[in-house]
Amino acid sequence: MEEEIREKLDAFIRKKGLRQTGQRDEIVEVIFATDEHFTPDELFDRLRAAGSRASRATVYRTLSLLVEANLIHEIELGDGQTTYDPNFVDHPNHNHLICVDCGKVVEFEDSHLDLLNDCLTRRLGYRPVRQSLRIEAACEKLRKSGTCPDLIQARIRGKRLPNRKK
Amino acid sequence: MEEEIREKLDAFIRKKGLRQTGQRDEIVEVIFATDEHFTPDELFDRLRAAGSRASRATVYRTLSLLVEANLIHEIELGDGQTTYDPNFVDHPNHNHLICVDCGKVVEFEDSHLDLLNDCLTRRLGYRPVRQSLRIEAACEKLRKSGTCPDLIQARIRGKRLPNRKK
DNA sequence: CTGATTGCAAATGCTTTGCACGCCA
DNA sequence: TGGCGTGCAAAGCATTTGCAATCAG
Repeated sequence: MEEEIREKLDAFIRKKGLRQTGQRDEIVEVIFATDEHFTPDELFDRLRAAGSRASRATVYRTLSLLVEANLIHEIELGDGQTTYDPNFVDHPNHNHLICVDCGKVVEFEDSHLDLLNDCLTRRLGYRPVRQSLRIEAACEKLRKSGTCPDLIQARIRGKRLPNRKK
Repeated sequence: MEEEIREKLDAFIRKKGLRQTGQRDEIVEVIFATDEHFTPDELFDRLRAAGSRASRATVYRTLSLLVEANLIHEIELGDGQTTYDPNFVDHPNHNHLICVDCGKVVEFEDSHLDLLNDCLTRRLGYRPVRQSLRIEAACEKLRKSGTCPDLIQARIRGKRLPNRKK
């Protein structure tokens, strides 16, 4: 998919009369190296780890660019930072389930849901642009067994849980 | 519904060993006087207009309280502020369609959608807690007639449009 | 009385911006 | 060369917090 990304980005840059720069290349490279969600801050850390010297300002500016180019989407996880999702190129209609116990985000797709969204939107007098079902749910595994590997991981990483501002 | 609100709030306050204060009364009063969404800032203005002297800090603290008491919900409109929705007491399962043209928020309910959410959540190994379908859509009226009363209103009020930070 | 609550101002944390310099086309 | 892009530090904003004074029960 790297191919498709590069192509779309180049087309966008050309169309807008922008320029290809080292920093932008590095940022795109790092973002699409995995299919993980990320916050600007996490991205910044990954960049440093990868040897890039791009500044925070450039990271923010490039993220806006990529959103505009439709290569990544903003998603709201309710933790006070914007999270970005790089998987919409491959899966344009995916949705998110957020675990209220550990903050894990599960992506899923469902054609019934897409169809229903479409119908509902039209019935209300609108034309579908983007839909996103966001489900908050509790981990069944945790409830039954009293533990869950995702929760343990989250604690190890000191991750901010959903709806926790601090 | 005022009745039900007061009751729930009183129960919550008692259970938590909190206190009933003038500021809290005023805030609850103003919030549930209409069924409109609001940002903390808008609420603050409405309070001032209603003669309340409650401070911003108290407004924020009370909002957290009401969320915890499940009397209002936070919703993300993607404009950089948290928006609060007071309609979940009456309509626990409603969803939001956000007009990308004018930022108008349309609430709707649908039992098929609720059922589908429930199934999807369980299939993924989770227990449903909260669901929210957030649809971004374009106004059909605007497209066909070139104008839309909601858009005009939004411009008059200088409202921040979706995905506009400033 | 005693601890919860408030207001104020200061602090926070994420994100944006002004500006001078550097670099792509 | 002409701007676009970048880094830095400063500014912006929404929100939270420390603290002393105040108030409810």
